[in-house]
Amino acid sequence: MADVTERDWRPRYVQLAEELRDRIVNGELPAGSPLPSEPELAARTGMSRTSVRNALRELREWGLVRAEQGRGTFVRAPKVRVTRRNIERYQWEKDRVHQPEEMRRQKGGTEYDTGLEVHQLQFHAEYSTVDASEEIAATFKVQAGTKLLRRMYWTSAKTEDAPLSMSVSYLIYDAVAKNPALLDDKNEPWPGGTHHQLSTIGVEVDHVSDHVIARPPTPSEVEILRTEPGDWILSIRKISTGVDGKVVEVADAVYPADRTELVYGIKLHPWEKK
Amino acid sequence: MADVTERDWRPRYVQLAEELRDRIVNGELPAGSPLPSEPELAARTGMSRTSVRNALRELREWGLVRAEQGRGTFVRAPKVRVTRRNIERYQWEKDRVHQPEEMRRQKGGTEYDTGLEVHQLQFHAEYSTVDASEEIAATFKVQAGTKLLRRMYWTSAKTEDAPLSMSVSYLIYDAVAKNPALLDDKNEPWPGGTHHQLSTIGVEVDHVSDHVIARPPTPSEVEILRTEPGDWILSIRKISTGVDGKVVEVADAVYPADRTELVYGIKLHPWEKK
DNA sequence: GAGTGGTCTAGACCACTGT
DNA sequence: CAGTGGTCTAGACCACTCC
Repeated sequence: MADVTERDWRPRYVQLAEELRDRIVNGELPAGSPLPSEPELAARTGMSRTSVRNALRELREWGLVRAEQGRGTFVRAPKVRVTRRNIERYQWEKDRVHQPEEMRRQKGGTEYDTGLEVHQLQFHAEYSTVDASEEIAATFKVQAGTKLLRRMYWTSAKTEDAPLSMSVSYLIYDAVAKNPALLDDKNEPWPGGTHHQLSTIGVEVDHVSDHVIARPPTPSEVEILRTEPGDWILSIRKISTGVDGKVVEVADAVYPADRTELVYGIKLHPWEKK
Repeated sequence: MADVTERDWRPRYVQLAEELRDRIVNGELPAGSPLPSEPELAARTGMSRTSVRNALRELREWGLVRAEQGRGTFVRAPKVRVTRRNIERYQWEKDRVHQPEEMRRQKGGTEYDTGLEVHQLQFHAEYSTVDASEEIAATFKVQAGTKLLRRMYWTSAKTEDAPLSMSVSYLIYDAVAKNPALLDDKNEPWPGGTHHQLSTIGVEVDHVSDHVIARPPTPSEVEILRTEPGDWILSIRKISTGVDGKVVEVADAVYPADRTELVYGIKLHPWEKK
């Protein structure tokens, strides 16, 4: 219904975008259904195709629709967020080290997150050595240029095209080299994960800190995570410190921001009795 | 230098955007400096103004520039992220309850975050009552429609135009009503904060959980936080549980994603001696 | 008033998808 | 092949800022 009593001062393309948004959230245009084509919207509204495209761009930035070249523009399914409880997860990873190897083989970190079984997952690991950048060196409290083992991981479900996670881990090369098996990515996935790997060189992790930021994806992240234009990613830098107080691992993990929820549960100390 | 050996298949507007991006990250166009105007870029590159605008839109989505109506397009300053350490912060807030009132007055949560003094901050609080939605009721484990006290807060620095935070807190109305002073927003800012308010009705918070997601801002958040188009926000839902196991507060806080870093420090249990 | 970015038109050709 | 979205042009008028 047009409102005659008061002028609508907003640009026409914004008005069209909001009209379409309302039809989507009302369920008139359900997830997966195509929007009217651009020429059709232009004809129906009397606007130029350029203005119609401006409206559709708004809807894309709001994450409501996805345009597919040659096919049409479709309503996106509301994303189901994967919940990551890192506090419990890190403790589980640490405790796993003293399980028998049989059990360590059966379940890794990604299986823990997704509930999927080992055989449903595609696991990739790639090791290389790099010289520490200023920033990473400062985190490790070592000299810039120190030799690091750089380990890249990504995991995807075999049935899905969208990868689930992607992470990079850095270790001090000279420390890890005490156990040469740790230098070869052919030994991945290592039963028991990083905590077990570190235990073979006498390291026990004492505490971990997660540094969470959100930012636009880099071009390579766009490629790997298949994010839509305008989507952001959550990036978590995990810094692990050993019982001797030295930083033993720095790892960066990225997740699609619209499909991820992080939960941190915090126990507070009781009040002193007065 | 043009590369003649291999064709550049990418759209021209993307090429222009990347050329300008390189000049920004190289420091040739420092923060705050204006880009060439749209007509000038069009003339210089031989492209239409529409294509030039497409390139500038890319740069805006990457968070590199900000367009100002009637003035020009400017390189954005790299955002300094405010670090929020919620674990330490929540403990500090709880411990503060037993400080003398004198000290409680001097420093509130925002001062804790920013290091600014009370007199440099503009504080707003607005209370209302609402009926619990399905979702919030489920979190409180009460019936949908239960009467809640809804408290909105926002804080800004007096010298800055950009607000620092915005949050909404829900409490069970009937529980809070035991102390009528808690129902009046004129008593804000309350010395000692929410933990002290809850202590007046006999509630001690036992644990808290943070649920972190990133998403595009709602229109009202755009208005209040003055985010740029394409920016996202971090939204934290904090659920506080009392020592009796009941959920006592549900609060949502939103922060500009490009100016915020969250840090969670996690102590792991030591390995059992074998 | 001159210059800026914001909106808008009426076309055009292209790459890609389906039949 | 027809239909879709992606790129692109060459204009126009507007609201806004600064001098």
